Amino acid sequence: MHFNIIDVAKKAGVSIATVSRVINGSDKVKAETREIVMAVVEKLQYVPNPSARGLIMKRTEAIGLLLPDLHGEFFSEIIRGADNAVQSQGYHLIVSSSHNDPKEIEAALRFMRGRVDALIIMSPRVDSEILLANLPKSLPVVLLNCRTSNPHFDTIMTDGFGGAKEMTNYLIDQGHKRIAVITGGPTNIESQERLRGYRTAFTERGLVPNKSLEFEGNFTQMSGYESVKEIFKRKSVPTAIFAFNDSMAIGAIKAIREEGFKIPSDISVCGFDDTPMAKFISPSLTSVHVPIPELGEMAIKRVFDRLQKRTKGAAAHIFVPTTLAIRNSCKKINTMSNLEKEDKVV
Amino acid sequence: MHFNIIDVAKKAGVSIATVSRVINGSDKVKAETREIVMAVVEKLQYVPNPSARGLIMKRTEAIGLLLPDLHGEFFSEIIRGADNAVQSQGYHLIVSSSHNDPKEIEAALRFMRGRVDALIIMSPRVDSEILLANLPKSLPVVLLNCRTSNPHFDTIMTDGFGGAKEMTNYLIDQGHKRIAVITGGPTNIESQERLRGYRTAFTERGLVPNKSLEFEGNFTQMSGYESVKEIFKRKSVPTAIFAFNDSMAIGAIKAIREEGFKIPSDISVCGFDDTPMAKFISPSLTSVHVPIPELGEMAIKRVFDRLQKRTKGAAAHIFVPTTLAIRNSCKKINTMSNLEKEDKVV
DNA sequence: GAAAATAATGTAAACGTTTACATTGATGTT
DNA sequence: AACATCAATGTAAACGTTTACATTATTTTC
Repeated sequence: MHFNIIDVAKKAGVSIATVSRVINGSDKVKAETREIVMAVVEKLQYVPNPSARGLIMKRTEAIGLLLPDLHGEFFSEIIRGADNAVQSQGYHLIVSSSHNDPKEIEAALRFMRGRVDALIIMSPRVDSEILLANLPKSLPVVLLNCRTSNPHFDTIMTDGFGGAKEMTNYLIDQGHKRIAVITGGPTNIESQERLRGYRTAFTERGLVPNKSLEFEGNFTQMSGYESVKEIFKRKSVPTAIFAFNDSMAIGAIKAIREEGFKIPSDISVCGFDDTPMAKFISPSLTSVHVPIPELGEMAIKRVFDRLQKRTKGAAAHIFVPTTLAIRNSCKKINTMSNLEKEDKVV
Repeated sequence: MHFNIIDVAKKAGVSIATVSRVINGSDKVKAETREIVMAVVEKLQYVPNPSARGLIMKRTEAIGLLLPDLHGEFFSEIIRGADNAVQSQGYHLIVSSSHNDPKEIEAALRFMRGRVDALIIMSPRVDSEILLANLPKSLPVVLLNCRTSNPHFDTIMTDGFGGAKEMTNYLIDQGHKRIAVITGGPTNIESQERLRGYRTAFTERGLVPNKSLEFEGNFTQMSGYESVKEIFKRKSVPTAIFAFNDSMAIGAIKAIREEGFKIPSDISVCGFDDTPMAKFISPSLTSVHVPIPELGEMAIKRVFDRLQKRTKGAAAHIFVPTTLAIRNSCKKINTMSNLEKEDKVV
């Protein structure tokens, strides 16, 4: 049985306004009265009805987090960072995944409307412009790793371009020229950025990126595995494989070993994201470090700034730099070594 | 700007009751009227206010999911399973993690109250009896891998005992006698069950489980790593290490290799949960398979059954069996082989 | 000790829905 | 032609809060 504010008021012998004041700790209420009311609240286990409160206050104390997917450690770490940040403010998280489906995104957005005070959207695949229409201007929104030309929203983007470029440069410095990449697919903005970084590293050094070394994955372990199987069907094998996330790198490693090659002595492998797993697999995985939980935290912080009006005006576009986490899955090679023989042009 | 039902009614030239009927698709409304109203709804992008609706209907279309933690693939997979199940019913998920802290559990529960139509609670550490008091009887609750003596709640428990026993038997069949375990800590019910299974396997075969081979971890990769470092400080090294989840197994593998031992030829390693990662690491990890996303799904299904009154009456206690996923991280050994020499008693 | 100022509390409107019941208008029955 | 039936729609109460404003009780001031 649920008690409401009227029950409390009656039992405490005061008006509902007084009970409300006590609960919200706001106005001046005589200490004595407060105690009486609190005692009743305690006794009746009274919790204010969130719907009633939300209705009048237009505040729900919940933040929506819309993710493209829930596979793997990456999203789990995003949720973790966001949940921590949100809990420290007494707020909570409504999580939903869209499976990259515009219909589901729309459904989730409809659901969120009126149910959350702010929204974090991560939708690297679908063009986010459509969302814009449905979203009330008054709702603080942070776009996380989304492609959007709309400058109205706050955005947080990890530097996929810079990270991939840095990693590629590192591999080139290590003597690699035939560097294959396993992408996250052509529609994924993150993957596009990383691919751009990879290609740019080559051209900036006067080398020509080789499209036949670009393989399409989908960020799953299995797709990393399968891409490598594909790679080994080709006549000449690359000396390094750069997977655009750690899951695919792990899948790739498995496949490489099945083909009878050693890592890193025969083939170097590296990943992207630097999920917690990376340092524990063997060989420990060289990866582009992304501060994943911090991404979630930053998004939440940003949203609270808007909510509490500390931040006004134009949208901010935060660019999160990445760093190289160099471990043991990549090896320095002599140019003209083992697997790489007759290839002049990479 | 948000429009409300009155705006729609005015613009459509009908009463709010008619608009409500159209929206809820319920009562008979003349087709012609329905179209007019729908056109206005579409035009105004009208979405009914969830608080107002929740207030009168006492239904929020959200399910709460309270997890102990958000680290690692296990919980991420639970969320995934639950989210899928929930979305198929047009519901959504409010996720919260308690960090195994009773205070936070209580805070989360307070928050959930009135905000969700049902609750899935996973709290393997803290005694769940306290929760009981705060929970309204009318709220469908499913306890997932919780210790509780309270038969009032529906529960779903994975068979940690059976799984661990089966795995231990498998290891014994492979010729292992000195089998170390890395647990999830003494307060964790899951860990306790698994430990009981491990010990039982020994005693049922007339062997004496050796307490000095039981090491305490906390389900993180790092704790698996550190436990192994501890193990290697002892005079005699076990022939097999059974980590009570895959994360710890992965940490263990790293440490074992650092100590210069090969897996599985020198030491066999196995895990528990069979997270998606398990089959991709090398050697692929032998593990006790738990249908993780299905756990989330089952919990949601159960809750919907209650919600839709398909299931009445006494609480159900579902017991989820596990299976052995045998891969390449464990090796058959001759009794009296390599590392195991002078040990008669295990 | 009365008036003025202030503190404490109460009253009632508002928030945006759903829905029982009332009303209207059309159709069928005698 | 009067009445009963039924479909379509409208009216208003209810859900449980917060809060502006009104009222009452208490303290201060002269």
